[in-house]
This record gives sequence, C-alpha cells and structure tokens, in this order.
Amino acid sequence: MTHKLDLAFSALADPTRRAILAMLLEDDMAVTDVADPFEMSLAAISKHLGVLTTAGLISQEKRGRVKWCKLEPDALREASVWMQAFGQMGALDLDDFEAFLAAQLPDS
Amino acid sequence: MTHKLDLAFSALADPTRRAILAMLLEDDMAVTDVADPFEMSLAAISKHLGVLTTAGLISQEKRGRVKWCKLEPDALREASVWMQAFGQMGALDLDDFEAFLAAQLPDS
DNA sequence: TCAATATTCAACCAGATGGTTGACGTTTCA
DNA sequence: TGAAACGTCAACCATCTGGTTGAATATTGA
Repeated sequence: MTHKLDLAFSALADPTRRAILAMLLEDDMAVTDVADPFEMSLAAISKHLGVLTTAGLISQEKRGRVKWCKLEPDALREASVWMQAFGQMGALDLDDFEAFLAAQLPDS
Repeated sequence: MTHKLDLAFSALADPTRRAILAMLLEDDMAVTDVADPFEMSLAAISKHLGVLTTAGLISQEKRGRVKWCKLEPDALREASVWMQAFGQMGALDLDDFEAFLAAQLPDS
C-alpha cells in the first residue's frame, strides 16, 4: 500500500544511498565495486542496494557471478517532477497531479 | 551531523506530511485545522509538523493561542537541485505536462 | 474567575531501519 | 577438483519512527 513516492523519497533520505546513486550515474557497477569506497560491510551495501531496487531507483542483473547495478531514472524523475511542481506552482490539485504522473510516466 | 538533504527527503517520505504540505500550498493554517481532515490524533499531527519544521520545509509562528504553519519552499529547492543534477527531466513529455498545468491552474 | 480552546509533553508501544557477524550457495579458473 | 571471489541470508542489536493516551501549559472570552 505504500506509495511509490514514499519508497523513492525514503530511499533518497540516506546519504550512503545518494552516494551510490551518484556513483552509478557514471557507469554501471558490480556490487563489490559499489561497496569498495564505503567503510561498512558488503552485506550492509547489499541491503542498501535492495532498498534502491525496491524503490525502483536502480535495477540489478546477474551475469556470471557478478551482479551489475544500473541507475533507473524513472522513479527519480517522478519524485523530481513532484518537487518541481511544489516549488513552482501555486494552487494545484496534487491528487490529480499524481494521477497525471501515473498516466504520463512509463513503468508503474 | 545529519545532512539537510537527509532531513528534507525523509520528511517527504511520509504521505501524511506530503498531504500537509499540499494543504499549506493553499494557505497558512493553524495546527488544529491542519489536523482536521486526518484520522489520527492531534498529537500525531503535531509531531509531523515538528518533523517538517526541523527539515525547514515549514515554519511555525505562535500568535495568541494559535500556532500558524507556513510553507517554506526554500528547503525544497536544495533537494530539487540535487535531483536536477541527475538531469532526467528531459525524458518527461513537456507538452503533456504543460497541457496538464493549463487544465489544472485556475483562470490563467 | 473559570471553562473552553489550542497545542505540546511524557510515557509507552510495535514495527522499521541500518548496522554487525558468520554461514551459505554460486561461479570462476588454475 | 578445489580454493578464491561474488553476493546473499539469517540472526542479532541499537536506535528511529509513527502512532496512542492522558496530563500539562497557555491563552481566550464570557
């Protein structure tokens, strides 16, 4: 029952996860390589990647023994548009707006 | 030590708080009036307003026995800029977006 | 002055979150 | 064949979150 925006925003609320997204902006990466710069266990990073995947912000694909992580811009776009609307508009029916987004954006 | 973005995104992650922000888009409101449409206690709403205030998304000013809540769009801007850095707004169909706005916004 | 109104505080609770460690299943390749 | 690399799982822990209720505080107005 939790809204897509709930998942996207709560995934974005963690600095480790934002850093991971920034890394993936450059290129797709394996889980081990994502974990490398962080001072925490591989298992912890694996969990963060799970959160990002559930939120739809990234996707993961296993090839051989390596699992590749890839940025998925759609979920970010929806959250971004929501905020843009907030910053720039006055009175707006956000329920209609979210319905508009649901119809507009691919995936779901 | 928590980053401003952590506070902003985690505040936005809750649907009740997003709904409150949407209400405050229309007009400043007293705490009791903010709480009215929600099926939860006044104390719970008071806590949500505290979270939004800590995140800088709203401000509260007490006049007499009434505490007025006011949207503070600036905090949203920083989060918005972070998302802009991902540069994916272009993938949205802007024509459809503007058509949506034209239908939504009052007498323009 | 006294009751009603507006809001917060404090204590409590269940469940989520973010981290750890160690064991485990796969896949590679020497 | 078997060790090493890749990644997840399970259990555990401390802390945070979002809600409750009841009492407390401050202000208003009759």
